Amino acid sequence: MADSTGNDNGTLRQIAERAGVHVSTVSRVLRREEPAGGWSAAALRVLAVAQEMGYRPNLVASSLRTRRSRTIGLVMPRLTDFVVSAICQAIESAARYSGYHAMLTTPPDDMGAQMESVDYLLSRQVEGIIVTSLHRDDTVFSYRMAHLPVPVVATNRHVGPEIPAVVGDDFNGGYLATEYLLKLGHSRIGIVAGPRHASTAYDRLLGYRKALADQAKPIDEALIIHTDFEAEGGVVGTHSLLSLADPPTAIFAVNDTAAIGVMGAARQRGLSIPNDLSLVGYNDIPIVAQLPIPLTTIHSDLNNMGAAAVQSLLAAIDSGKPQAKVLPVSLVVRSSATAHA
Amino acid sequence: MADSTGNDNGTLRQIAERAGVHVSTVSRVLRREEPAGGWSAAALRVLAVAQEMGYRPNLVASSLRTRRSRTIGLVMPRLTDFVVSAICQAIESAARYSGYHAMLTTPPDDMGAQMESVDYLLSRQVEGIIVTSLHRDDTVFSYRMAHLPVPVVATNRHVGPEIPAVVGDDFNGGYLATEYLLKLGHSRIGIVAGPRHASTAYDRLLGYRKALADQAKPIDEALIIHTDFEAEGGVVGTHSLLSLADPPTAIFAVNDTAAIGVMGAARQRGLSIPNDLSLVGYNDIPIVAQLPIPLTTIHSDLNNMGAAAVQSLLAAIDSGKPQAKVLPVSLVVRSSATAHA
DNA sequence: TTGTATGCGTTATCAG
DNA sequence: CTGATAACGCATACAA
Repeated sequence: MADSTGNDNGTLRQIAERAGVHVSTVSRVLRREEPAGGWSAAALRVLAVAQEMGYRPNLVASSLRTRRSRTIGLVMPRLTDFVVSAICQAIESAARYSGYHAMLTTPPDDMGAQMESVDYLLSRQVEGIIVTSLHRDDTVFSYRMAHLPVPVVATNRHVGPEIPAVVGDDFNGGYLATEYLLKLGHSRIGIVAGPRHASTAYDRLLGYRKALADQAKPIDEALIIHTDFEAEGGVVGTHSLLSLADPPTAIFAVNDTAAIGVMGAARQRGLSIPNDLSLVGYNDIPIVAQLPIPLTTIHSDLNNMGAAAVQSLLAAIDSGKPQAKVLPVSLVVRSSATAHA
Repeated sequence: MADSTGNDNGTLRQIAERAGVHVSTVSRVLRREEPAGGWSAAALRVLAVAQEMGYRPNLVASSLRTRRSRTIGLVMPRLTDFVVSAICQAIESAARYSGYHAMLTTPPDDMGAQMESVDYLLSRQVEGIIVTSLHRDDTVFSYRMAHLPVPVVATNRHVGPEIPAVVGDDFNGGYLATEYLLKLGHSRIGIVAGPRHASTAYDRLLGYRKALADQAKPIDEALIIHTDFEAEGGVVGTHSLLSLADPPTAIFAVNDTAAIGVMGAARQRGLSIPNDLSLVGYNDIPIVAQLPIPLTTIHSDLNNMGAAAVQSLLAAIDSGKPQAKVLPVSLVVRSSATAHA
């Protein structure tokens, strides 16, 4: 092996030598479509030699020279969460469609680690960055993110207005879920509210509060349990809620995975869903439609979110300031929630 | 913005000018630990200027010069599958730990698209490649993959011996699952067998066959249904199985997501798990422990798999040929399978 | 320790 | 259309 970077399928120089032309000629020939008058004799030799050698352009060298990497950087902690990986895949696909490539990092979900990833991506000369896991409460990081030398788009979660965001309408989603449970006659509705630092969770909680307020229902802070986004968090949160003196008759879990945890906890307590406890989740990840008790949940279009984030970022790379966007969500009624007696 | 690649936090040259030294001095100072005798006056100026400018090294330029990218390429279709994203995250973390970075591509799960990703990664000068979605039946692609200019490690799925693989013991896993159902008294055991092209699915099926053969049970090919890995596949497969004249009393789904689909189909038919139908899954993804009916399944250590794949690849980058490895799996008994009357 | 010179592979500019 | 030349930012062998 010539070196560790595997560039032993030839260089422009080697092609030039074998084809008896100058390097610059090789470069031009390989980057052009066939001219109107057809390839010249020299060009044909170049093409043949390149083909025979299995030439692969060295994008590292080319980026250095052109000062364009055609690459966007992704900072996506919690990749094992379906929501995140679905957005990631959508971004990759949309970027590829536009002639870009995505460079992923999946650091731990704390801002220090995320900042390291950002620095790494910038060192790699990405032309823009998409972040999915901003923390609402970290103003220092937000400030730094808002003053990067390349455009930045937040997706999934957002922070302040300094960082343009492409997100789902979490407030409305939280409102819809809660309103639905209220309409079913529930008045004590617990919420497995996720972490405070995630705007997704936070905004859904705001929607919950608004829906209750709109119906002039009192808000019992004891019914609001902050957890993480994992199934285990749903389990723990549910046990807290159901241990209250006056437990809820319905639970809104701000994400589907936690909702599955709610199901687990209900089972452990011998409670049946939806008869003993109504449940609404959030995201409509594929499996929840197939659960033994199909989950009523809020649907968000993650593909669309990823694509819109890319579109906004690429536009900003060309022009300047990225466009923010809020995508609609909808309630999907299945069978995990039912009318309260 | 100076250019689209955001390198406007200075270059070695700019630092050199402001610090009144030569570029090479800057380069050396910034790459060295503080020497025994402490920094020289010039070095201190360099450090101060670099700090003040917020200098970020241009890794593209440095890779070109050193001919080392310290990057491994990942080809991982189906990133929204928990199994894949968990391996991805484990790889990223293990690579980082060893001073490497992972460059991810997540093309469609066909070999043409995967080959394009490989070419791209090679153009990006990766020092090695990890692939998670090889197809058993594509010998052309396997041949090309085995003759790349950089080391290749397969993980999750494997093909022939030409491509070293770090995989779970799928054969044994399939055997354990089937053996368990046999011990529970089931003799007609259906299998939602996944796609033929995936070695994971295929080997688990082989384990199933062996377990039946070891108990001198006949193998009814009608009980073997090939599907995809999605929940929906489990639904469809289960309906086929349960429509047989002599339907199975137990089902082994070769992955947990499909197993959830089995649950969905059972519900649609008014069948209760495990009373009317026993079920065993595969992978032990986190949510299945929290389902209303906790899933009995085969546990595989995905973190370990990713780490071992990286270890094998990095060793090969230094030495030559990657090491193959088969990781143990274990049966996790929960409540989705019970004794047959 | 520091400066000088050179080149990694590619592309852009300019002249012929 | 083609060739010569320089430069992208960085790292290293060598000389001082």
